[in-house]
Amino acid sequence: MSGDTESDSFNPDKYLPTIDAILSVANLEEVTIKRIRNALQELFGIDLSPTKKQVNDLIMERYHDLIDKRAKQEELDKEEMEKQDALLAAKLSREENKRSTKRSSRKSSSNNTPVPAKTRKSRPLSEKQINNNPFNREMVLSNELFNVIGTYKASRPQVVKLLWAYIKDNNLQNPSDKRQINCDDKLTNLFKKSTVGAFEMNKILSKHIFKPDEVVPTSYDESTKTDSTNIEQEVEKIFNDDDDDDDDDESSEEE
DNA sequence: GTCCGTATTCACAGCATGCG
DNA sequence: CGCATGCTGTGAATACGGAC
Repeated sequence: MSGDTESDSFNPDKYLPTIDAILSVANLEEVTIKRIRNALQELFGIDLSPTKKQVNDLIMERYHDLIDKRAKQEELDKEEMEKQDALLAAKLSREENKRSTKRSSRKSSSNNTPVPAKTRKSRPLSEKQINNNPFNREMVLSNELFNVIGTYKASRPQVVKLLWAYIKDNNLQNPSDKRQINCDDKLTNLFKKSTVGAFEMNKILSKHIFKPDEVVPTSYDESTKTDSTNIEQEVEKIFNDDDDDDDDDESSEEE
């Protein structure tokens, strides 16, 4: 029969889902702690003034959590958009490369005869080649690939290494033929098929790996900076708003 | 005959597994 | 143990044609 107030035992778990629900639908630029607290009082039909501080702390905690989540989500969304841009840019670039390669090969075939492969001998790598080794170059990875190996940037060999690590970790190799990989959801999304051959994997991977130059640069840093500033301002606003409100609140409640 | 320019091809690292 | 398979970009080697 102690339903009127929470003065003796404050139970945060009781209010968490409701606070989260309110915050998730509320306009964070306008919402204040006081409003949320009032909403809780109405919803639960109780007076929270004896545990006001605890309730306020709880609301602030959930608010910060939500802000963090939203910031992270925005970051992910941005990255995804970048990935989509990268994919499109890469696709266009590929098509253009193909066209130019065809053009040059057609042109050359009429002028010069190719060097027979048998005449070549193995050559040691020059210092220049070692320094500019394209195999160690960091490439930009697609979103599907990111979902599997958890990174957006890696050299091609690293990607293969990480992918095999993932396959082994999740025991996705076909026991009867270890060159066959049974795709889970993530790999199915990546390879667009339920099973894939180990060698075929590399072929498909090329569609998910892009040169950094192929990625269209965006004003990512600047916008991120703005976002974090906005978040801080929002928190500050709520605090200030709440302080003012609380003073009023306090006096009005005391009355 | 020699030199230069152009076109073409190869080797390189890295990863995995199976087969000869 | 070495090769096969698949992919990647760059630099070097090679071969040929044309100009002088």
